[in-house]
Amino acid sequence: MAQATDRLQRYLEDELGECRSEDLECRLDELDALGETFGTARVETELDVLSALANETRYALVRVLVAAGEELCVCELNAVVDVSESGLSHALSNLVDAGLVDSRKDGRWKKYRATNRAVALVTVLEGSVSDE
Amino acid sequence: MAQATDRLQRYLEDELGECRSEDLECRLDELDALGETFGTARVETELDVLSALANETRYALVRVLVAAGEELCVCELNAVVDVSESGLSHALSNLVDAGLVDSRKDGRWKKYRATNRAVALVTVLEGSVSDE
DNA sequence: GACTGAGTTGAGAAAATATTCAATTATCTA
DNA sequence: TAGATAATTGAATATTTTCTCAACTCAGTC
Repeated sequence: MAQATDRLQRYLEDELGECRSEDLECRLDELDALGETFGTARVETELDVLSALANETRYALVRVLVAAGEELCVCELNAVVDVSESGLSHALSNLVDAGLVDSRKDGRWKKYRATNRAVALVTVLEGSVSDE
Repeated sequence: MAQATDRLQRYLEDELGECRSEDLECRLDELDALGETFGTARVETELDVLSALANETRYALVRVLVAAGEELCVCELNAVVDVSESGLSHALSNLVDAGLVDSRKDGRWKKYRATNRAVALVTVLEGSVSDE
């Protein structure tokens, strides 16, 4: 750790021409401020959302539900992904927790639908990847 | 697999009142079409981007770089995350591969900057999580 | 040209995640 | 209410991912 701030001090010397210990303190504070929001509940949630999406099975489900634009039954989703019934159920539960899909029970069938959050993310991601 | 389409057939019977084998075929085709883009290079890339972001260390780096709005030196980023120098290097390399940061060598220092893709994704993600 | 410091790379251990099997709940129907 | 079907849950295994250590490259300096 001391090593690390030594290096930062040398860097600031290089950049500023000189580096008093208060310059170092100041930069460390600035860097701290940049990472400030990290560790908050909101950022935790953001990471949960990303983790939920970052999986082939779950991303396939989200994309299909977004493309469908309507609710689909578990038995329909089964035809879309290549996991066991149980695996599908785990995946959907994961997506519900992340607020990426909603579920509704209809008799003995259960239906899932993409949330606005899922639509927004898939849309931006597609846009961001297409222009490159 | 045959089990799965049996269930789908029963579901369609429930929904439509009846289900001839051509109705089943038709629904299977529709579902196939919804998942069609999956497996393409673009979707692969989207998954790579998500995987890169879905990690505490890497997401912290991206957020800091986006918040900074300018390039930061590795030795500065070291003060932000809690991994070894080597771990930081691996994380940054991962982010470069995913097109989330750019790097530039400046003498013996190396500087990283968030890409537009990173800015877009962090922005939407923050928006999507804040309104809930 | 050897030395020091900045950063990267590859390999292996450690930690986290995904998937399946078996058991279970809940709903419909006979 | 007994049986059959839709879907979920928990636990165990299998696979991925993350992180660190040690060795290395590259740039500047003595």
